[in-house]
Amino acid sequence: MSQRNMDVTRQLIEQEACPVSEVIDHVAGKWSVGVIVAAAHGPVRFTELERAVNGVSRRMLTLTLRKLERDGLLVRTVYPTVPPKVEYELTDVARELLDTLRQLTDWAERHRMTITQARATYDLENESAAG
Amino acid sequence: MSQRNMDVTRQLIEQEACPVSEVIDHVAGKWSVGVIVAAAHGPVRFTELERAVNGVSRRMLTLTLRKLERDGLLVRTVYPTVPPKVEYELTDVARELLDTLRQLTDWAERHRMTITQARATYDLENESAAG
DNA sequence: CAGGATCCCCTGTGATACTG
DNA sequence: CAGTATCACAGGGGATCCTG
Repeated sequence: MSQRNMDVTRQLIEQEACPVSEVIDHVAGKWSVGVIVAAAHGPVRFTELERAVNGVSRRMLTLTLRKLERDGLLVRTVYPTVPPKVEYELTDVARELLDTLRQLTDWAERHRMTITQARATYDLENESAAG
Repeated sequence: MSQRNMDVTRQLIEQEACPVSEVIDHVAGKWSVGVIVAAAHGPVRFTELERAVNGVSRRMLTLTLRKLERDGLLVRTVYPTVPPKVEYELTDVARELLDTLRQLTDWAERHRMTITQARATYDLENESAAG
């Protein structure tokens, strides 16, 4: 076994440094949720995702996709055509999450206004001390 | 209506700058999930949370609590005793999220190892090109 | 007990420009 | 089309020390 492999093995063991909060941070991160939900209906191309995930920049979409690929949540397939074509598809592990993430977005949409207002109220109370 | 109130109203309208992804980022953030789940069973004190949420620092716990309070997800009650006592309790809006968040943590725990391994594999493949 | 204040590094993020 | 490279800057996050 190579030194590199030993390092990786040790990482796996030591990786209580990958607690649940880390995992959640990845799958439920700002952009990840949108990407996963958008990729739910089947293989999706980069540009489709770019349009589907509201407000994401090219850069962040790329980074998010890489992260999700790394975590084994989606598979990236490159078609060596001209122009290039790349498709992203959820893995089974990711699919298990779909219901949960949809609940999350549903909740967020239901209470968006309430939260925005709560925030404004809070700011008003805590800023009025200084203003 | 005061100028300040008008400003706030305008903020509310303009606040498409508070899309769903922002809300999700708050409630499903790295520490938020742990805090919300830990506060599920009733009013919780600061130190209890500190112990319950694995790996969180004093600073981040404070910031997370403030953020959640600001969003109207939990209520902070200060008892003017010596030593001081502060309790945090979920609001109804937050309680609606509990099931979803629990599904999230369950999923994360179920697949923690799979993800860690996928990561190691990915790193090995993409690093071996350079190493 | 429950933070607040400060220092400081690192990552997240947008903007912009370039490429196979 | 699907990215990569670079810059620049705010915010995340740990460490440490201080307080009502």
